[in-house]
Amino acid sequence: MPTRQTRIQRKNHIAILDAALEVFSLQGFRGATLDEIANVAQISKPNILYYFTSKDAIYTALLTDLLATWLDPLRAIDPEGDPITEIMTYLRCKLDLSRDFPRESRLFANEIIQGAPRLKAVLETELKELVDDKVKIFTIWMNAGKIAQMHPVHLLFSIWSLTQHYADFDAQVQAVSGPSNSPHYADAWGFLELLFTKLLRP
Amino acid sequence: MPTRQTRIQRKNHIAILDAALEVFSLQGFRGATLDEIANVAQISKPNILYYFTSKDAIYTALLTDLLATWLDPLRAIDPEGDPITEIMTYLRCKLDLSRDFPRESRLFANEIIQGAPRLKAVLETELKELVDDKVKIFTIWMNAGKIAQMHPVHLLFSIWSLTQHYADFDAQVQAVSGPSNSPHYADAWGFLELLFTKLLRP
DNA sequence: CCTTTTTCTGACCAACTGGTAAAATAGAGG
DNA sequence: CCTCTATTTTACCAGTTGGTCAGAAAAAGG
Repeated sequence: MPTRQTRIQRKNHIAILDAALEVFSLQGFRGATLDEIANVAQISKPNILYYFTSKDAIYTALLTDLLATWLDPLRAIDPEGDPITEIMTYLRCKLDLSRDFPRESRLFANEIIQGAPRLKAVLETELKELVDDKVKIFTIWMNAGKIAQMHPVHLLFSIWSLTQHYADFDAQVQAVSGPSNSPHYADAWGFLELLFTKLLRP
Repeated sequence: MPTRQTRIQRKNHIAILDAALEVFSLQGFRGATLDEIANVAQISKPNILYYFTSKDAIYTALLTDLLATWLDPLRAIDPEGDPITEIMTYLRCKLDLSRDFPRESRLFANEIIQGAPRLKAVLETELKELVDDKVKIFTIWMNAGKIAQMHPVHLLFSIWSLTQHYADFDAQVQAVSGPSNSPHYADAWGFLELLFTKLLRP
């Protein structure tokens, strides 16, 4: 029974989750502290624990929210659509997510690097099923000669790694190619479009 | 004056750095604890601080060692060599590093995700110079029609992200495509070879 | 205005953190 | 065997950590 929340509850929930995202995405679960989250959120530590039962609960809430956003574009790949368009749209969508939600991307990256202790179960069921489903579609497209023949799972890996790289390794990207905000992403899109056009063409 | 180390010093240095790599690569700097490193290394905490002045010193030692190993293959790209062969060799080398030294890859990833607080300076000087140098070579190759025209910096990014992905996101790779050790890498190589062959061909 | 519920705070706690000091032990050289 | 140095341990410390609790302060409801 999720009773309607009050205005204050909504405001503080959002403030806490936003601050927690900031801190967790930079420090990982163990490296983050409630004190720092409290600082960023401008809410006292006991008050944070009034809204969430524990540090763990905040982290889990963030991860759960995140996973949906992350997988939706993959779900959207339509077996009836034009193969190249479908894949390029997914690619574009993932790159936009990296640009617009870099903290979410880093939070996810931190969790996976650390062995995905809290996500392993979901990845092995929900994500795996989804991937299996899309892999089947890719395979059909390949056999029909709509896209080039290749290992379909690694095609997915390549989309994930190439797009998330710009959010997760932003510090390196900026160190190498100068500190600007969006030009990277314009160039990145140009490059990725070329790459996948060549890769997918049968 | 680095005087010759005793047998015991060598042994303990190695044990400590190895344990620290294990822990830091999974938890990041802040998330790691000396107690856990001590546990893994089977050496008491004060004894660890007899060999290294601080937690920070261990971490910095690891990062410094790492950077050299990481950049050597990039340095090895030869402007006189055959363009496609040179790039494919670099790609292969980076993939092998991911397979053989996943902890080092994750340590680096953790540092960068956290904003590269201790590496930023080196990245902006040493790495940037090296990248600028290689970018020039790539550009010459492109203008000579030896490889296809593309954004040379993003070509490098793509090599880095595609290869490191298999080490850094191993938990996800295994969750999706089953827990085996090497088959992933054989498939990965097949896929990447195809991808870059198509991408680089003028 | 008063009551009831929600929100918030200050004081506190036990466990853990990185790090220190001194003394105990082990090794090497003679 | 003795001496000197290198190594290791025990006991400890001050600061931080996630979390609790009783009560204060606001809001909300009437």
